Amino acid sequence: MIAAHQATRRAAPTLEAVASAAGVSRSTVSRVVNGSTQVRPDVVDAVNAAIARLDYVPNRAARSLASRQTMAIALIVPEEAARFFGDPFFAAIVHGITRGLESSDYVLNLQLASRTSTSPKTKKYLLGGNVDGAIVVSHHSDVEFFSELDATIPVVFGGRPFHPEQHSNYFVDVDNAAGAALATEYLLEKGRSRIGTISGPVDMQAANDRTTGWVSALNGAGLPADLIAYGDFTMASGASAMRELLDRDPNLDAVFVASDLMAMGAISVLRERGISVPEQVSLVGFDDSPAATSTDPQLTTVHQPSTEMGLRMAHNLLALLAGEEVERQSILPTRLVVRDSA
Amino acid sequence: MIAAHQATRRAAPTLEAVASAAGVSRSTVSRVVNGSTQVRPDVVDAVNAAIARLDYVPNRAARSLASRQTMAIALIVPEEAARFFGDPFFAAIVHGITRGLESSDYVLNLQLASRTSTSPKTKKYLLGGNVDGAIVVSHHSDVEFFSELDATIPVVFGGRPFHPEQHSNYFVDVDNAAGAALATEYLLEKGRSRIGTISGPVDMQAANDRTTGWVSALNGAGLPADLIAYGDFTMASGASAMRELLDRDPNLDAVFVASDLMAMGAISVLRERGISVPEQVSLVGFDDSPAATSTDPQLTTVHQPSTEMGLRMAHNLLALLAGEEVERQSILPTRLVVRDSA
DNA sequence: CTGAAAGCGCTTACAG
DNA sequence: CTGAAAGCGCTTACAG
Repeated sequence: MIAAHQATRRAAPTLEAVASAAGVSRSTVSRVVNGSTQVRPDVVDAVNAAIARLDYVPNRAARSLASRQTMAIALIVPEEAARFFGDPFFAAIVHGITRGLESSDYVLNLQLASRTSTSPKTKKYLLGGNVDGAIVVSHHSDVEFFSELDATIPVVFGGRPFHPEQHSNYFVDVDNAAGAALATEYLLEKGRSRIGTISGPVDMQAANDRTTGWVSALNGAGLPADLIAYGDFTMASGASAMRELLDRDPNLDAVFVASDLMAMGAISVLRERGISVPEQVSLVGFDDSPAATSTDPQLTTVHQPSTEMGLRMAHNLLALLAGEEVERQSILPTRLVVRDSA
Repeated sequence: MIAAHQATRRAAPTLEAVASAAGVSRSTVSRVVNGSTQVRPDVVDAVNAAIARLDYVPNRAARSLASRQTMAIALIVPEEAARFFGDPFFAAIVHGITRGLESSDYVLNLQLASRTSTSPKTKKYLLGGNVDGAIVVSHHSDVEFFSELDATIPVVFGGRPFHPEQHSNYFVDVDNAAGAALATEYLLEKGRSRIGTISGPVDMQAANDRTTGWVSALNGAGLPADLIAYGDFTMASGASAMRELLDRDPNLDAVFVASDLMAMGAISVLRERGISVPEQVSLVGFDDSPAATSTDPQLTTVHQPSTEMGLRMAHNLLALLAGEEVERQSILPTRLVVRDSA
């Protein structure tokens, strides 16, 4: 059986064909395709006309082979992020990355990596000269491999690295501590005095940084920062953390929750117990994800510019690949989005 | 400034190097690398030893150029799916796809496509011989382009196509109607007699199919299928659809909700109104996503084998690329997961 | 500003 | 079962 696509496939026009159609050499066509300024304007036009007429698309493989660039970038995503998170935040970052790359000639190769280790095949692929650079989304713990990768090709990470030895890496992040402080100070301004927090996993830098921000805001106000419970960024964990906080201090009047999803869980517990939000207990989340507007009351939360983070990651990698100087740490600002929960 | 990675980069060993190390010709090394059975076993061993010793990784560009295969597959994701859905279902499918491809030599190129149209650049890339095949996740409406693509290279779609003219496409889906019928029949068995449904957008085939299943189960029981409200698969839309249903018929005693997320919204409305679940109103969702276990009560829902769907999409495309015969429609089974909401 | 020529690292008939 | 040779479609010094 011959599939339809096989029957209709035609040989694509080559540089050679364009050259003879335009009456110039292949070198000249190549220069035009690559945007050289060293070609006479009328020749450029003639070549472009031929390209358009023949519907010429350069062969990437040939180009890569000759130029020794793959024109490919690896997008390395920890499997968990893709799988369990199914996270709007992550989705927005990827969206930003693709947008940041779309004006370039680079193509994005998706690589899921398990959190604890990277497969030998993936390692070989990444280290074997198959991509010109890489973007690593989210935290990761296969430190040795990523260090090796970073020493081989330009790599931009999403999120401040957890391990101090990686602090020389290029990364894009948000100022988590500042965002958390912002949220906590807002609660303080609203007259709240017994402010707890629901934090994320201690092995995630972002979670720690948010806790730090909460602590510093409380300390700045001369208040103790002792009411902390831990979740894992899921709704269910937010609910049980909220129960714990309530049991530990019934006088609690506000909570800074380190993610919107956990805040959703917390709100449901508050409602269960007949505690009104924001009257009795005010709540501020973190992310400003779609979840923030699907709760009742809607969440006051710290906005992360997730798409912009992806864009910046792409831009920084592109700059690195172009040999330009790039700031190692790109810290994007957060802002408080006031809705109804505080 | 010379970046670290530039300083340490070394020329990768070539086929040539392996050949001379093993004392054979390049042809022979190529055969071994490509798993030919026409090479003497001891020669195979010698070559593999040289490959291991030199840490040889074939150059993809050269291989592509010579073999006229790109060894790349496009993963085309409607932007909305990636962005708004941030959907665990989608995430699981992608996970399945990458797993299905990991034993192959194909690499996955991520392409976000807007729902209404595909950018000229993306079209050129996809049509221009840069990938050997494509996987299109989720529904899509740029029918003309996808038909053209399908006529050019092998394509596997996720989800039954909405447009009849695309019925010749290869696709992987779940039997949405059967799953919905399963859910509705379960509700019937539980003695429910006034069963409504919260459906998804009418321009999504999966939503329509689920409604069809609900209708047929009710009709099979001699019951009218007239209590239907529409959402868009988000939590908020599930909540308002639930309100609508309740307002239209206060005697309603069960609802088949076409997605877990909408079921979450429905549950919150039921709770708001003091209606107990499952005692007064039973609820069955669809997806069996993480959301299903984060509600209170936990959701009885129709399980979709999302990771398996991704795996199947990958396998089918691989088979197509290998020139094998593949069934055009792969319909995977659903099953009811009974928890607490019904 | 332009062209001829070499070369990028593989695969693949073709001989043997 | 193995090798010599041509060729895949580009880029890139090198001359001019």
